[in-house]
Formats: sequence, structure tokens, C-alpha cells
Amino acid sequence: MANRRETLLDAAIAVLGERGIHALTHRTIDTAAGLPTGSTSNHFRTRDALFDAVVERFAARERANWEEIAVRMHPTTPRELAHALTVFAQTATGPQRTLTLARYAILVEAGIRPSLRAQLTVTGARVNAWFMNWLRIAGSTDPERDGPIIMNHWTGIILHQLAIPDPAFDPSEQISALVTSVIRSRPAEAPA
Amino acid sequence: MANRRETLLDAAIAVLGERGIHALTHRTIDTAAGLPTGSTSNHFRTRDALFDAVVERFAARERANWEEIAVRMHPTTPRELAHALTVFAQTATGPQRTLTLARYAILVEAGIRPSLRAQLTVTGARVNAWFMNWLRIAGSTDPERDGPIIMNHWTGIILHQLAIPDPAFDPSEQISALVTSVIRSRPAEAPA
DNA sequence: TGCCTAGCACTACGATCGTCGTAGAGTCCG
DNA sequence: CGGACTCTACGACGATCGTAGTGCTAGGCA
Repeated sequence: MANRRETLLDAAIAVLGERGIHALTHRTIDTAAGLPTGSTSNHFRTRDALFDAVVERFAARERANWEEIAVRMHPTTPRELAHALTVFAQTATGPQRTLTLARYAILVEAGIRPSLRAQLTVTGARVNAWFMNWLRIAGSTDPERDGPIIMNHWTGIILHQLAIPDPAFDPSEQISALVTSVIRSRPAEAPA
Repeated sequence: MANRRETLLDAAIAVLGERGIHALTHRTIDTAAGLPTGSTSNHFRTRDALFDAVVERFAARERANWEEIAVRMHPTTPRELAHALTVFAQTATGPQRTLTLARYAILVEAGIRPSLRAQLTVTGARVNAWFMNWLRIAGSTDPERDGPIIMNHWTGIILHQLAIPDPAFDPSEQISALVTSVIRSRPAEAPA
């Protein structure tokens, strides 16, 4: 716990994912962080300032997380890419469920409070660039077209699994079918 | 305004989409509905009961909305299907932006409060069935595989456009590329 | 050593929230 | 005509929230 400020923000992210935006108050964060009442209020005087900082912290953590993955991952086939994306999806809806819920809560809130969008725009562009790079080395001839398609599908499949969880659901088939279909199709082709 | 209860719930959905979950209180809804203070509290004693009712109302409206579309729409080609989905996406992020934001706020909340999931499960299954039917008549050989893929992508592309709006963004290319790629691909095929 | 600044713990206050109780107005049925 | 029931309006309560203020303490720097 080097920085007390980051301790508070991480506790806030946990509260956000576990109990929702409505429970995100100064005192709740103090309790969750195991710090005396008033700590959050000292660092973030208003609720708006608090939420801005939470989003900034979350975006930074997300960038770091994807960057760590990016340096390790080099899928050379669509199949490998699909497998990696499946593992990511299972992690997001499983062990990191709370963190992922916080992510979607932030996204929805950004739809209402435009001031939150700057951080998300930066992170989104970065993650999108990695996505496109993976698609390129996995064999896509048009990563700029395929990247957003797969990323948006990935976003949707995870949200669906968060909102209406099905323990028996296996995302691998859906993701594999999408990745192979999209990568193999050529943009110039026209349907019969 | 036949039913006062439904008036209140529709006002609640509007508040949810315009100001977020945190602003969804009994008194806020009273004000938004133009009714005297206490009206919401009379119909929904606790906040949980209120939110349950909001979700139920929203799910019912969503079913009715899709059903109305379903009886009119008969896409006979992937291109027609893609065009229709594009129009839906533009409507969801444009004229119906507030309503769509409410939808995603509810989905996120359902990830935290399992009691909300029943209504969403019913509506999701219904919409999914229509999606698969459209895919079938548009030429898909495996609607049960393609339906969830396209619906999840649709969910993701809209959430992204809500959270980080780009006025210049045109979803038609992405949706067309996805729909044609997925429908044309055959499940039995294996990559080289 | 002594000051000065930042971070911290703690308290306080008005506003708002969730919830409950009550009483009047309207409605239906015998 | 009267009684039972439902819907509505309104007020009140304790709890919690957002925010601001005050003083203590520790560590850097002259």
C-alpha cells in the first residue's frame, strides 16, 4: 500500500463492482479500505471529484493489464487468437467478475457524464490498437475492419454473461466461429 | 396516462437513462412524473421493490417494441438484415439514447442483484428467437450459432457508442461486414 | 533546532434519502 | 344507504449522505 490515495481508489473500484454505483459513497469506501472515516473525503472533496479519480484509476489499471498481456501474446493463427479471447472472457466473467462489473458500470456512467470519457477514449484507443495488432499477426488482411468487430462482440458477450450468467455457457464456440469467419472473409467480396 | 403506476415507472426509466441509477429515488421520480411527493413511495414501499418494478416494466416495453418490429421485418438477404440492424443501432444511440442508457444501467445492475435477472432472461430469450428467425430467412444455415454472435456484437457496438460517442461513426460498414461474413461461413469448414 | 507544509483523524451540519403512518377521497358491492 | 376496500396526499422519523472545517502529527528544509 504505497499510496493511500490509490488504496482508496482501488477500494472504490471494488465497491463499485460489488454493490453498484449507488453504494459508492465516501464513507463506504473508507470502510471498504479499512481506513478511518473521512479519509476518502479528505482526498476527494466532492463526489464528482471522487468519481473522476475512480475512472482515471480504472483506466490506468486497464491499460496496464492489457499491456502486460500484449507483450506476451503472439497468436499466429485465428485458432490461437480465438482461444486467447476465450480465456480472457472466462477470466473477466469468472475470477475478475467484480472488476468487470465495475468496468461496465463506468461505461454506463460515461454515457451520462461526458467528463468521464477522456480517460476511456485513451484506453479504448490503446486496447483497440493491440486488438488490431493481434489480428494482423493472426492472419487478418484487414485488421482495422476486423478489430472493432471482434472487440465489440467481446464486449457484448461479456456483458450478457454478467447480466444473465449461465454457468454452463461456453464462449469458445461463439468466439471461434466469429474469429474464423471474419478473418477468412475478404472485404472486396460481394454476396451472390 | 391510464395507469398511475405505469406513469411512475416510465418516469423512473427516464430518470434512469438521463441521470443514472444514483438519481433514482422516490422523490426524484415523483418530480419527473409531475406528481405529488409520496406517489412513488405509495406504490413502491422500498427501493428494492421500486427497482424490481422498473425492470419488469422495462422488460415488458422491450418485448413489445421488438415484437412490433418482428411482425414487420422480413429480411430476405444478408444485406437487408444488415441494413435493418444498422437502423436499429442508429435509433438506439440517437433518438432513443436515454432509453438505451436505461437498458444498459439495468443490465449492469442485474449483474449485482440477481433478483432482477428473471425478467431479463425471458425478454432475452424472446428477442434472441426473433434474431434467429431473421437470420434464417436472411439465408443463414445455422441461425442458432449466428444469432448470438450478431446480437452480442450489436450489444457491444451500441454500448461503445453510448459510452464514447463519435458523431462521425457509421455502424453500417461494421455490421454489414459481420453479417455477411458470419452468414456465408459454413460451420463444418476448417481453416487451412 | 525550529518552522512550515502536507497529510491525516475527527467532528459537525444541513440536505436528502428510505421508510412508515395516517387520514381523506373515491369506488365498488351488498 | 352504508360499509369495506383501494388509491392518494401529506407529514414525520431516523439514518445516511455530501461537504466543510479544525486541529494534530510527521517530515523536509533552512
